[in-house]
Amino acid sequence: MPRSGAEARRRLQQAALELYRERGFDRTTTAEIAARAGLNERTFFRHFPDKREVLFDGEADLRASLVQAVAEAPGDLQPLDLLLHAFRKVEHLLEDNRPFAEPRLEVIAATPALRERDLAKAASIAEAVAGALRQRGVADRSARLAAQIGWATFHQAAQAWIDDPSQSLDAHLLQAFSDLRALCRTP
Amino acid sequence: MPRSGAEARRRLQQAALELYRERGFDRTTTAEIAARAGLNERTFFRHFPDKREVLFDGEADLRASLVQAVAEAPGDLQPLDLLLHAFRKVEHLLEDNRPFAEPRLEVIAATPALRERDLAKAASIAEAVAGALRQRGVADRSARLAAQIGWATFHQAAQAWIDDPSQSLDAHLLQAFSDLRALCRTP
DNA sequence: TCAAGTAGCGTCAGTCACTGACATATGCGG
DNA sequence: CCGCATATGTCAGTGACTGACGCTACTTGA
Repeated sequence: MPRSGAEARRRLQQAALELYRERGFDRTTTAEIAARAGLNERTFFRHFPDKREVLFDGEADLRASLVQAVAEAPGDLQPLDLLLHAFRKVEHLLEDNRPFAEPRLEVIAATPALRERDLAKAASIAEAVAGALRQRGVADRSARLAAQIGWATFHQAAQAWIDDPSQSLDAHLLQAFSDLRALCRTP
Repeated sequence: MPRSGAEARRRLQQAALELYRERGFDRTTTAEIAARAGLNERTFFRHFPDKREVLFDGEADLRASLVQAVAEAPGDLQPLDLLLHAFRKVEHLLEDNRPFAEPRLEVIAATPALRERDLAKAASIAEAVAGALRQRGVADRSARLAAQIGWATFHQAAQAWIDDPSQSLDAHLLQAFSDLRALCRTP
């Protein structure tokens, strides 16, 4: 068996995704994942802190890119426009990854335990974005609220993009932010 | 030991909250919770499906009350005003229960595993609220977006209420929705 | 009042996620 | 070829959670 480390990590992720799809998350043991990857159960837990985390690896990249995009955005934007600008800068991370991410999203949607983790990751990203907003002088509560609202809108756009691939993610994103503005408008 | 069932359930919740605060969630075993409640570990799992759920009992009530409040709100309100109206109708569920709600929210905020469950409950409630909005004729995407945004705002108000009890939850709620309006305003 | 049914509980054995301690193997620079 | 760091294997253990079975208190109906 290769001794690379990063290679083993990739094999574990692949084996886990396969088994979660074949038998379901609950009927898959960590020992089985490790076995399919040609490794030991103990090694699985050296690469991933728990059975769920094996499917959540790109999250750190997305968060870092978003934080950077917020930090580097033009200075004259107000929070929600700033967030829209930042989301448009990172949407390629999703669009480039679509064929690989689709089975993963299916498994997550079908497994409560994985959906919980997914929500936690989303909250973590929103928190990081709020921090980036604060760095730009946005007041604490406004920053938290804007980050959560912005992420919810982004998430809505991503979901619409999965359901309807005929339009680009960018188009869905603009549509979602337009919906958001319309919601907040007081007639 | 009393044989009531509902009484045992309450003792388990109380014991769990106390122990999670004293030792932390991770250093508390389900056997300890049961022992403090004068019960057996097996009985704990007859009342609650897992170690986290013992702190999430009122969620079903809150969800049902929110859905009802949305359904019964005046007919001429915009989605966000409608949600604010509904939240004000159910905030007494938190204010009346503050001695239990406050330490509970503190423990949840301090424990990643409980935060995950909290986020899952929030998503479930938001989904139900979105359904109630749809029943009132709000378009599907707007309903989902409004429910998530509204809940995020409500949650922010509840957090502020915990951090600063000098003002009522209602005041914090109005403040949070005012912040939301300000965020969406385009100058 | 008592027999029978039922709901809540206890006990036991077992699976599986996860962890610490220690041993072993692999690939590196010297 | 030799130490050394890193990746992995082995073992024993804890604790969450489950199924099966038996016990006990409370209720119900004759």
